[in-house]
Amino acid sequence: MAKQNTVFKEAFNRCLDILAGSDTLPSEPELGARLGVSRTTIRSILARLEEIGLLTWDKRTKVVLRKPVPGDFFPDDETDSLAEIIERSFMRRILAGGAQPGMQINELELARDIGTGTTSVREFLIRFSRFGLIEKRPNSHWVLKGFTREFALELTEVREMFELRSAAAFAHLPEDHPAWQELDAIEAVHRAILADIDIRYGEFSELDERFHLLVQKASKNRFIIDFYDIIAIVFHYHYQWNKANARTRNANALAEHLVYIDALRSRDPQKIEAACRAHLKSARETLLQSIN
Amino acid sequence: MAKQNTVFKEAFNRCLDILAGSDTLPSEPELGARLGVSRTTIRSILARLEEIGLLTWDKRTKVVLRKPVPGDFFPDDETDSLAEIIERSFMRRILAGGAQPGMQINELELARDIGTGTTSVREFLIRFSRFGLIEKRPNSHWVLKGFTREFALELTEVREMFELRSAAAFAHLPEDHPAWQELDAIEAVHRAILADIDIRYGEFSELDERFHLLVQKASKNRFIIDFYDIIAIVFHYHYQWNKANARTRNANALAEHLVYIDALRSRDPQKIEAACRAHLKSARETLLQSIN
DNA sequence: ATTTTGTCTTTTATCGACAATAGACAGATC
DNA sequence: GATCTGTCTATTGTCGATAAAAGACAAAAT
Repeated sequence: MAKQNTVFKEAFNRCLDILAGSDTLPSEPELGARLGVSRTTIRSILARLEEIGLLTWDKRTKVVLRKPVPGDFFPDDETDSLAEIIERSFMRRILAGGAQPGMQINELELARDIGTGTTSVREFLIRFSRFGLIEKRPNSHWVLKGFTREFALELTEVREMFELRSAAAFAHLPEDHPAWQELDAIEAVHRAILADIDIRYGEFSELDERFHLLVQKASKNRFIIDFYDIIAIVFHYHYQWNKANARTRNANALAEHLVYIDALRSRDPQKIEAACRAHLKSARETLLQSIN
Repeated sequence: MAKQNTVFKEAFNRCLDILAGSDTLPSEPELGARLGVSRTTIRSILARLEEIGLLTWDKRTKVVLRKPVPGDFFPDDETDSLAEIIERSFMRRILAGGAQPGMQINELELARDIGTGTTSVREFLIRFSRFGLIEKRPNSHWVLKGFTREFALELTEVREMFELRSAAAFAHLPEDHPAWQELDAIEAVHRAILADIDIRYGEFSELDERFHLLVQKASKNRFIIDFYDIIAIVFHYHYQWNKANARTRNANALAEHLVYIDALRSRDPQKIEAACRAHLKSARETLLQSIN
């Protein structure tokens, strides 16, 4: 098959959620805007909703016939885009499975392993190469440089440079900049998780990304903001496969974030720098510990 | 056709240069190492050399029959890899041709324009996207963000951060590190070009890249070094299509480099920082002038 | 005992094809 | 007059196929 209809399936599932809370559905363009897909996809969704008896659809009238049941949803593993599947498989191989630095990466083998065409794997590797973990030998294979101590140190060196600058810039955002509200919202989630840390510590990973990305955005520099992708992906998989002491680690990081947030609000450069440095230092140590 | 044999043609041309200065050719593996290609390609080259009567080839004996003439070489436009062709076409479109920021980029149209398949264009765009000049809308087109003033400012901001750090690190390289010799060699070329500036000012572009890359390498950080690719490509095309006052600009930059080199050799952090800042400042201004 | 060559297999780079998805436009509906 | 729908076209994402190039291995030559 040429293309998996994962966009359709994923949007369909989200549409079931909308449908669950309403007796009727809005116009095609509005649905499209809400789900972030084109009208073509919306019409496929509506057609299927009608087909499985969830909806009567005639032009503008879209009447919900019954609430969706679990069986109406497409299974989760059919809604992931190919790029996501490839990324996960690949990261599992190189982060979780003990892949040696210097190892050759074979496009064809990877593709067969994942059950996909070579083109998609190739494009993934090209995209992924900017993370500095692999390198191409032209007309030949890719080389795995590995998730090594050096990698982590180089990564965090740049991260610290960038984040210190972004944090300093944050203090100069105008009073009415939406970032301040977002900061309030993020703080609230921090407190909520901390209050219920034994249960909710797993939510930290996502919150961490949200917070740091907000800070980096204050730099208004695309290179600094884009670089955060690398941090995010490394930490994302790092959290996912390295759960030792997760509760304690995350509780500490949450506390550090709160100090950091407080410093940002104070707009005091010294206070910001100190809080930022302190947090980045412990983040680096956490990362390094997971390597050796 | 599935693949152009540009590797063969390009290596063949370089082999003619080797052949011009010798009566015989070395072993296949050695030739391969010298030209940076596999033995398979070497054997194709040898076969063709024999075919056009430049060589008798029987196992180890490879006797040159005559000197190559211009007609023996493959034409230049057949030796560029597809990736190079695509890059040039694309850069001409967006830097030379007045492409508007926000413009959509169409893979199919680009491919037809360049006379190539869509896959290659696609892969190029993915690779190129890390330069921050284009952005992908998933399942839809690419958007040209444009070579704008903001782009130049964001680029130079990071460049300055990185280069100041690299320059500082340079001072700490051990006495016997090869970088010091390379620095001497680079300085010598500077002086040679300056002594003959009216004729040789065009050689500055390449030298500039060589010098700054050497400095960045002192950081020993792959992200810093890789970032220099972006600088290099931007300045490369910038020099190529913006020749106004090139002689004066390059003469100034050469002089600044000499001060900078001298500072590096002194290992005095303050002197280094001052020289580095001064040069980066004027480099930034030069770049900005070419935009508005 | 290396190094070189002959032969064969594997892998990459590139193409064209096709389903999924986006998007354009005119006519219909509020 | 604005928004919505029906219909049609254009573009992207993915695949399998194929020539170019890399590379493995054993036999041959130094």
